[in-house]
Amino acid sequence: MARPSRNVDVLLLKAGRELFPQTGAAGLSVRKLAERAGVNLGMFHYHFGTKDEFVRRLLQQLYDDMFANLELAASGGPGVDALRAALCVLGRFARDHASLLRRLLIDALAGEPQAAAFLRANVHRHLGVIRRLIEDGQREGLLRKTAPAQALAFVAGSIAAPLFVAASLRDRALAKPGVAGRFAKEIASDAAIAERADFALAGLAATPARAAGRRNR
Amino acid sequence: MARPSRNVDVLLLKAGRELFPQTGAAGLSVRKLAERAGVNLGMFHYHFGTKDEFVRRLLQQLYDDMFANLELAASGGPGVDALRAALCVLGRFARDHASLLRRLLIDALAGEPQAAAFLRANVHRHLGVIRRLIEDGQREGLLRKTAPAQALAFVAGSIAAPLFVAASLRDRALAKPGVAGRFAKEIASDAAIAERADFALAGLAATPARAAGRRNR
DNA sequence: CGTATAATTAGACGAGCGTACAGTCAAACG
DNA sequence: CGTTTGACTGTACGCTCGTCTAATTATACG
Repeated sequence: MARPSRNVDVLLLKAGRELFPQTGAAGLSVRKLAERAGVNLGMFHYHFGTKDEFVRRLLQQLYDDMFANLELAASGGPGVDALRAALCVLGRFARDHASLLRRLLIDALAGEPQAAAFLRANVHRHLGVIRRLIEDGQREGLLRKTAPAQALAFVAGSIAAPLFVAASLRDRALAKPGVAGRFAKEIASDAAIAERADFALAGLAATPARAAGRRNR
Repeated sequence: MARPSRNVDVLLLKAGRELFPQTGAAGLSVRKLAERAGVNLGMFHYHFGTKDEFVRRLLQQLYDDMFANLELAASGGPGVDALRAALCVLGRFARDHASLLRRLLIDALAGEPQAAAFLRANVHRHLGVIRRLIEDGQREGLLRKTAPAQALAFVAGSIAAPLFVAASLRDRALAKPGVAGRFAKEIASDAAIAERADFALAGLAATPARAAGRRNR
């Protein structure tokens, strides 16, 4: 056809992932995005049309990556093993994109339309997988019968919330650097995430303190 | 002296109190503030100099009102009565300025420097009063001996959090108007606030389920 | 009355923003 | 080869933003 593409759209989205956590959607500047990506301003309009469309694709890309992994984990293994794996996927995802996700939540709280619309459109899809796994576990008698929404809130909060706190500490130096770094490392490692998934499963287990957990440690 | 003042600064601050909850500090526009106040744009610079100074005075005014009432309540009556009164003052304040306070918290979460600086500078002063009352109650044996920070988090959360939720519902029509309106009314009345103050005191009472509460119902 | 003075007005400045568009370049194809 | 085509560039438009200044108004005082 014509000139070879440098995949400028990919570069811009990468810059977006880097800048969005600092500013939120409203604070993003297409000029700064282009500058960060080392790309001409005009390319922005060429590839994305409008800033809204860029933000939409930025968020969607983030989410689709996660969702593919989540479904993969959710379909593997029987019983609560799939749930454990799915929780680990969620945990690692929350860790790897904690700054971006935290800003997304803040945007939504603040009433930013893009963020609110995105969460409305996608969160159900994603929580639905976890909910289904929990209900499977309850049906098999491995998990206590609690209200699904309650169980959902519990596992989501127990897995993800610590990572947002860790990201807060790391990003904004609310604590002394050393302390924040150590804390973040302690609660953000793959092992720590897996451990929290076990905690959560134990908390939901049919027979308290025994049951579902401790299978693959 | 000269021309009579229309107290334009007061009008602008009033407009600020109305617009700040919708936009946060970053989203405030001095032009829209002036328009809302029915005032010439130039008056903004004449009375406040910069937007930052305006926001500073807006937040400080809000806080000073509350603090005066809080100290008054805290100094009246012995024992836990003063604590109960102070909690009611906090509750009514959180209700009457819930939208503004919620946005202030969101701004702080988002890293907005003005909001963060304001909270850093003032929250200790204000929580200090409650903390002192709690420690008094513990010293007199009327309140259980918990870590002060823990007790503080408990009472602050139990009094204020429901009001932020109510404000959210009211402001953004997250639920059907009827439902949200009824809910907000149920948890935002003076009586409901006083009841939650009693709940909180009972939760901290030295002898569970009896003690500190139920005095003035 | 006339003047000093504080309050108020209208307008302009430069900067940043999102967006748009005419032109340039290099590879692909007949 | 020449032309087509898609990727890329430079620049400009119109808007809103925070800030600032010179001129105007209306009051109070000597």
